[in-house]
Amino acid sequence: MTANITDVARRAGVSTATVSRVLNRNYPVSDGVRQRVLEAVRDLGYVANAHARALLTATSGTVGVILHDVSDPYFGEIVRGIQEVAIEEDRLVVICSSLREPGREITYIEMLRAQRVDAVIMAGGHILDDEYVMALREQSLQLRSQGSRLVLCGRHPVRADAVVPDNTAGAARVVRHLLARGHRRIAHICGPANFSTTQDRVDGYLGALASYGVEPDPALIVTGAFDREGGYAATVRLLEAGVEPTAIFAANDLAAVGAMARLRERGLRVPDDVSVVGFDDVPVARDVTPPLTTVRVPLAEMGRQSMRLALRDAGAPTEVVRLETELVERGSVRSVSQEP
Amino acid sequence: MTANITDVARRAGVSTATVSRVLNRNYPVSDGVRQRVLEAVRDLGYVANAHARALLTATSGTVGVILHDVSDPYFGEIVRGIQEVAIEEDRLVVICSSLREPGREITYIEMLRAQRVDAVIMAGGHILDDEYVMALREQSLQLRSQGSRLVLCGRHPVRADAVVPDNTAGAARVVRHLLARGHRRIAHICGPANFSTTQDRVDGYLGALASYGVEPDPALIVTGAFDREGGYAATVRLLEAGVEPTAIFAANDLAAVGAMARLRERGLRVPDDVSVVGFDDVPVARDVTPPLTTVRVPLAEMGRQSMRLALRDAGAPTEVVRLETELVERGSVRSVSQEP
DNA sequence: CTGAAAGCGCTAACAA
DNA sequence: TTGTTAGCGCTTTCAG
Repeated sequence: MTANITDVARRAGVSTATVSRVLNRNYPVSDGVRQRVLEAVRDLGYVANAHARALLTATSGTVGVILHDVSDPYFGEIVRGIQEVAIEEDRLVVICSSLREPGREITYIEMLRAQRVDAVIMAGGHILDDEYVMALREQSLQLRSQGSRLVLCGRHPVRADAVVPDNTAGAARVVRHLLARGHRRIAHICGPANFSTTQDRVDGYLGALASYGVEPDPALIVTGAFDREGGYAATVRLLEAGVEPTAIFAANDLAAVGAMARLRERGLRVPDDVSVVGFDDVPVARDVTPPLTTVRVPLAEMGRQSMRLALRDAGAPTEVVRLETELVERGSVRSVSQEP
Repeated sequence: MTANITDVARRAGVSTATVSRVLNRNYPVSDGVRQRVLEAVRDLGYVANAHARALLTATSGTVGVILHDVSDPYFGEIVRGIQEVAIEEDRLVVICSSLREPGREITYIEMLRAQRVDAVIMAGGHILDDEYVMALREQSLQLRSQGSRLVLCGRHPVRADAVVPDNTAGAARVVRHLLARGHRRIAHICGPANFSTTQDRVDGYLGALASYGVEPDPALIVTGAFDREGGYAATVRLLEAGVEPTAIFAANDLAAVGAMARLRERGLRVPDDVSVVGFDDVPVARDVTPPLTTVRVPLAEMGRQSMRLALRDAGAPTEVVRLETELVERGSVRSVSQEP
């Protein structure tokens, strides 16, 4: 059905080796023969079978990416960076959505190992679970022994190449920003429990509070999710609990947007009644009203760097790239006068 | 380096055929032998080489997706739908970002053909260019003869499977919404010239105007792009031209958001001074202030349906799925009284 | 129920 | 400069 190299060889009246040489243009071939081969290729619409080639060369020119959900702008930006490098380096990218199921992540690594991908990039935070981390370590080792590698983008629970933003410092930075403006009752809508990113940002929150000598109030910490719904629902609970925060630090921008939506529904103005800050600086942050003060995480750059790590030689030593975050002040924070 | 089936066979003391049978569990194998094989597999961390398998079976279990840019929520939503079905059907998805370069799209199809993907899904609009369309037709044919297929998601310039929303009707619908509210000077920020989606939506705009007997004013149509910057820049020009529209219909939501940003900068209130409507109903639409009135395009559903078409048997006849769009009224449109 | 062997499509020695 | 040939790792007859 599909033309193969033998068909092309026959049509051009040459051997398959010659066809291969013309196509890979890494060997001298006479002009006349080259023309005939190229013509046969065109006539037959021939495209060399990448699997046969991968079988010989033991490399696929493909990189696998495992993430939670492409429609989340956090991952969308990371993937954009990855694709930029993929184009430059002429690689194919297989994207796998785990939908936050740790089991599926491991299954995907195995599928990607079967594909003999040049590397696997795992983006986003991970579940804080011993069994899961052990499985991950095991897979990382297997990838290495295949001449491939695991690159962690945004987390770093096992020894592997990694690109990590400083979540904790970023969180501390934005919470201190709030504290410096007089806020003391700062609520935190955190991500799902047992998530590394959740933990990192909670740590930053707690650290900032401590540095100002503010006692954390458990009632001010509510578990949400890294999406709009989660932020919304958490804010519903926060408001019902009557804890009256003067500011809310959401685990990420989407949750902050959800929080703002709920605040608005309840007639609370941002930032006049409640200040709100997010994390990540995804595109939506500057288009909500008021524009969201947040922490910029260089997502596309994380993607680019991950891809660069992924594409190094199999022998290259493990490397960890740490990226700075940056406070971006917009309009969702107001100063409050401190009461005694 | 990497363990292969022979290593497993040797370790389990059986033949490679038996290992294959255990792994594919489609043949009777005695329990004792199965145990030994499974154990060897585990010990060696063996994962069958997908390329060797693909070479035999001539199918890869992989679907290719070509789109403009993953970080654009339009594509993010489509891919989400695609991935949902990919998980259900246990397929891998290769995502290729063309960055709107038609040449790269064709190159990608060839790379995907080389991978013997089960199907190629091309998402988003296409360039209105004869040469390009011919190349596409050629590739579609080649895919067919490989037992694969081309699925078009959001466009339909060549005979192939397709999932298409009614862009023209949707555009007409939202512009009539504006007309019904008394607007007569309705600007249109359109997408890049020679883009099918641009054309479709302009057609709808013009059709709606005609149905109300309103003469289109060329000065009210400005070329932008399908992103925030494009909407912003187009609005700068629109405002400088002094054409004073009472409403703006942007080619998509991102452009609408850019338009709103510029309007705000110039002290123009939405919708009090100018009404704004978008297209697509991507997540950001409901989070801007005021929330954007727009046309909902069932993006995730388009992705799902595309994947369903993609996964049918090679013999299945070409099918075109048409999807309805829907006006979603939010807060960015105000009625105006008509002056004589 | 299990093994031997052919061959999928290609590339890379090795010859000529 | 070109052809011949031996596999890459796997599945699948065909025997046993």
